[in-house]
Amino acid sequence: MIRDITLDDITAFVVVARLGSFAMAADELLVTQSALSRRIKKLENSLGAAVLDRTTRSVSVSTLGLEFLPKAIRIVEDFNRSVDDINEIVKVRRGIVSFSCNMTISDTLLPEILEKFKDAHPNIRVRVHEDSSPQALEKVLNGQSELALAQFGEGHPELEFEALINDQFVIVCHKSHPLAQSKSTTWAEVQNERFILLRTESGTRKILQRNLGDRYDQLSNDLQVGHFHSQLGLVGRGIGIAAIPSLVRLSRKDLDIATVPISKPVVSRQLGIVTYRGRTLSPAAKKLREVAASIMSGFEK
Amino acid sequence: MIRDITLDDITAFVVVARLGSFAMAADELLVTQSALSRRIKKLENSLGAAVLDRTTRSVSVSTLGLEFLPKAIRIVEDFNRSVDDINEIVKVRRGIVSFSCNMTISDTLLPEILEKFKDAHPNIRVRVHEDSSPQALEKVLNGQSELALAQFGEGHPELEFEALINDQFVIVCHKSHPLAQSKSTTWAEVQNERFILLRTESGTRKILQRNLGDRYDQLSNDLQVGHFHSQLGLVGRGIGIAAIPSLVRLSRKDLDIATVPISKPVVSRQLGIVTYRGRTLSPAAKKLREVAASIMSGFEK
DNA sequence: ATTTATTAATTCCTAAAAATCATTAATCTT
DNA sequence: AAGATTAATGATTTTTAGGAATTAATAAAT
Repeated sequence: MIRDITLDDITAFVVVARLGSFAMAADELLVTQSALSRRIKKLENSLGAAVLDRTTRSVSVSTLGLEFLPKAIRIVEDFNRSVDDINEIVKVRRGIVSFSCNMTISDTLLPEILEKFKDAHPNIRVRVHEDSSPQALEKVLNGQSELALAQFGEGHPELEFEALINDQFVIVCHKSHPLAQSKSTTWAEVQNERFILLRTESGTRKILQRNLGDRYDQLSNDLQVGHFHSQLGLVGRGIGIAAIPSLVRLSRKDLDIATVPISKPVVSRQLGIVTYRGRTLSPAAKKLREVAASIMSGFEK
Repeated sequence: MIRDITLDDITAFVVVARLGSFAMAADELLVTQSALSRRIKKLENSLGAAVLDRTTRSVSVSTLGLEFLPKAIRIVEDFNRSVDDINEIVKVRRGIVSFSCNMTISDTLLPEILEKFKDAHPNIRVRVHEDSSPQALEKVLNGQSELALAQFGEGHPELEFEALINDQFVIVCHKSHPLAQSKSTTWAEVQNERFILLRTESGTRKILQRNLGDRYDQLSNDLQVGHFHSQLGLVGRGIGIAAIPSLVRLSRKDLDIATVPISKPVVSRQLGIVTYRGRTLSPAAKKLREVAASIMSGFEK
């Protein structure tokens, strides 16, 4: 008794049992009656006993068949339901996507990303983790997030990064500040301004440090805050100026702040999408990635 | 996306997911690694997305695969359990058999039949319906009983009858009765004896009536009882004699009763196994039938 | 850095399984 | 008794699955 019973065989039995006819069942199953006849024969052969009693004129379920039928129905239905479920997920009509997002993006582009994604896939549950970029990368590594919208930094060999935003540092100052009139400036020009800096641990600050070298050490260092928000708040009150990635500016449109490009050198950070190398994204995550990519790459200034 | 997913495909996925290796899974599934590789590919093709992430060196379950895996495991396990269950039934190691048995047989041969059957198939549940023969046939017709050990009588076109016992009518009388010494007798010889008869409705009485014709009407008719048991009881007390099928005699071995064959004519009834024509018996019923047949056909006198 | 070993994928080929078409056998209906 | 209907069967074709050998990729060892 080798178990070469297939789902088709069981389905055949279920349908014949329901319709009480090989011909009708064959019709429903889109096979010929002879093929169906053989399928049932094979099934019975494998089981070792008849499940259908048939004359040349009629079909009925045998006692053993009555025992098997509910099990058979359950198998077939469970199978179909499971495959349907997976198909719903594949077609991004059901499912869940879990991803990380760094502060800047969650403050600025995330609403648009979520809105567009939800419009296209209203039944997908979305779980956003608002993390710092290193935390975001960590969550991708340990599987808590399928992807991250973040800064890659030194990255990680297991992770893959698609850069989408080249986020240049700009100077922000109060509109009344002399600099506010300038079309652009340089690090040399602003070196005597009162700078509001982020704390030393901050990844963003490290970028400045690495890119400015000596010039960095000459920036005023008497006002340190923890977040871009605080920086902007202080700048908005004219307490000082700050160097921030230009994307950050979007998070506080309410303030009387001017934005001035700065060069020599141009400093920038890369924002983009981080995924686990070689791990296939869920269909929902794939879609989210597309949406995020289109919005992030479409972002100007 | 035609749904040509087979159980083998799903099983393949489950095993690869568990072992994390195509080669090892192929080993367990007794196929080559290349065959397995194709099965997974086919499954993924049908589902429309990858369930396994693989490099040439390692395998892991994708996010979608994680979603599918528990369903897949359930499908495979449920299938195996169901087929195992049916196989237990086919092998008569589990199951139930429901059958009818007329009074005579339940009084005489049934214990032996049940004992032998239970010895061979201790885990099969047995449900005996003790019916009159016509009731027994009715239960086979309406499916309450898979078979009947009974007298077929006029029978029924939907039913099938295998005659096993040719149960001849004999005269029973008290051991002190003159007839008790005879090796045999005839209906003519006993026609003036005091007969204890069954009630007119009785099927057994009808057999006598049909076979004896005129002679029947001349039998004394002043003592009618409902059951063979009562007949034997009265005969055991010397109150009269009776004509009973010889099998019935076995049910009361305690009484001082002599049995005398009677001829001219020999009257007999056929006892045997009744089944529904064209309906396959359950494996347990098939076995019970065998046991009953061997005991019934082995019955002497 | 180069070699070796390991692993999944692929190619080519063969074997087995399943399907179809046409026909047959049985039996129900008229 | 004839015709219609239904499941089974035989012969053939089509499809699918499987195996052996090879390839491609990459991790481990030297």
